[in-house]
Amino acid sequence: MLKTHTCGELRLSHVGTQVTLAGWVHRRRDHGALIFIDLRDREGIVQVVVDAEAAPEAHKVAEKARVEYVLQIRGEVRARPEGLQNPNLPTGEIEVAAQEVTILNPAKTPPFYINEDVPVEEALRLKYRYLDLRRERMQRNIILRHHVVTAIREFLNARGFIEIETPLLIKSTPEGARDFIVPSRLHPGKFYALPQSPQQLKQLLMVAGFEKYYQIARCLRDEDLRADRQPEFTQLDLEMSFVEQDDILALIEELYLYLVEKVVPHKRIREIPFPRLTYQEAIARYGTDKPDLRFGMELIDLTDIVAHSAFRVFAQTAAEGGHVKAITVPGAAGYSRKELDALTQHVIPYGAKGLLWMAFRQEGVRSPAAKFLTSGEIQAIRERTAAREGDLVLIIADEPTVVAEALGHLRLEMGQRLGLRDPNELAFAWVVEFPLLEWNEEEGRWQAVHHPFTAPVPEDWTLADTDPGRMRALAHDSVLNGWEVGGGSIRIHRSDEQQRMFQLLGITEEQAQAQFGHLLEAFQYGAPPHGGIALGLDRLVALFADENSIREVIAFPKTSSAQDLMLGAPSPVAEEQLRELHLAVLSLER
RNA sequence: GGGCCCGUGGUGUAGUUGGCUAACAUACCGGCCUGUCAAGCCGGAGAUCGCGGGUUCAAGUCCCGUCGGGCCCGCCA
Repeated sequence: MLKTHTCGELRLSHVGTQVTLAGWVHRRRDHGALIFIDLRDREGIVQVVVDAEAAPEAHKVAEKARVEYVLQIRGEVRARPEGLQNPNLPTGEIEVAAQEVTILNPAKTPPFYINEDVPVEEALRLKYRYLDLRRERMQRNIILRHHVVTAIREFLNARGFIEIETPLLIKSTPEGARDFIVPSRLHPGKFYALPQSPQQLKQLLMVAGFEKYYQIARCLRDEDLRADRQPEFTQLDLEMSFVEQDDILALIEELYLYLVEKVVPHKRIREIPFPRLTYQEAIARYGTDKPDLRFGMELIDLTDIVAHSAFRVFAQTAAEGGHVKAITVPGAAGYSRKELDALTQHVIPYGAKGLLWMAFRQEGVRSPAAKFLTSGEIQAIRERTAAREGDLVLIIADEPTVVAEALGHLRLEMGQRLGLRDPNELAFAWVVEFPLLEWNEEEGRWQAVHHPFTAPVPEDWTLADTDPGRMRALAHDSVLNGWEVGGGSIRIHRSDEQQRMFQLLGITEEQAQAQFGHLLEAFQYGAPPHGGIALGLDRLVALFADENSIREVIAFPKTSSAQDLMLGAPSPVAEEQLRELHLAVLSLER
């Protein structure tokens, strides 16, 4: 080894020890005959003193050193003189008196600050990701991610789970996200697909009798990106045989408690056991199936109060089967007209036509709708919304889905403004009883809300012919602070039921055989009842790391246009490469 | 596919009712300096204002297009 100790580990107890260190120049302070070098390695920073009198050769080398040079330093640990300790550094009570300084490798001036946590344009960070990753924030995040994965393995291994790898080159399926496909050289005109998740494979591992499986699995989906979505991402994928939904939820709940204790012990969990909401409840109370439960400000239904109001927007919405719902924002009655108008911008993107407000001030109610509402109606609204003096009630009247989405997002915005979304609070929750199917307008058929292998609540099979939209799924989503961090279900394990499901989804028997024949056949050889879940590792780590984007917890992420700015991917390939793959690129339109 | 925001020395920003010889901080280079820790002091170099076109006597600033980044809608079983 080129070093005997790490920079970060040295303490008073090492005083008098001869050490050899190796690392990067974090900062250099040149006082002429005395040079201070803050030497950094993964474990921390230590001050090295190079004295021209005591070590003239070393001093000559240190004069040439610059930020991010890679140095090896031989010297002795000594206590810092009284009054010269640095309380901001864990190693601040000691320093290393250099006897020999070696430049292992010089460095160009970096394109941005590595020794300071200051904002840098993200494109530049991504082009020089290897330098960005050298910065403290990214080191912390990537190491945190490692700790999460380690703890997951510890926890599951101790409970009899077996980690099994599944292939990356699999078969394209029609349902779900757009596949990334890989051409086959050996089979002209045929393609593999990269897995959107190991879903079918892990179910087949249950048929194989492994009973408890997990995998830290890479998943790939060719869809547009978001702050919380990358084309490749990582899931903790998990499946168990002979379990009911409660068993899965209980296990994962325990896993979360273990992770928080091991990895982010400074964070508080808001409620244990985790609250469970049905999908219906979540939509009704929070306007979303991934509610942020760190604060209340729930959606309140006013439809019945204003159904026969003289205020036409209300009456008409109610008559057409729409909803009139509100949130109460404490202490916001003083918002100016301009501020109130600006709030509209937070609901327009979700299809709302407008936002109505009622400010309960000392001098009385202020609202654009006040003159159309009776004092009885205003009183009823105030009671229902529990608005006190100084509170602002924000109302949206529209189709139920628009009201839910718009008001749900407005709730998050107002919660943010009021400082109710504390990153050190973890509000885990379960959302259960999702609808099994939803109607796809464009294709004119039912499609699976979760995926086509999800089992319905058994008694709901009777609705299959009459009212499929009302069938409930044995599905569960794991929600944390307003993010969907996981989802799973009890699966169908009988061939006849799986076939019935494909039928419901408008998949012909031939298609089902061609696409899913392996699964249908496997289910005929004694498939155990089974179920599982997959957790979005990137999202979970981002929440643990207080980051708003999963790019901050992925070593080499892609931009929102799905490019790797460091590697320059995607890129063209040689004509010969295409020929081998039996591919031709259609002329690029522009 | 659509909407919004951003792009100015290496980096982060200011300059956007058109008048600029483009400003500030920091980094960088040189000099001085034996106790600093965001070291300090003195000096210096460094920007065709993302790119292309247009309007104008005059464009960093206005218009059109384009490229790159970000956020969102659609999309994401």
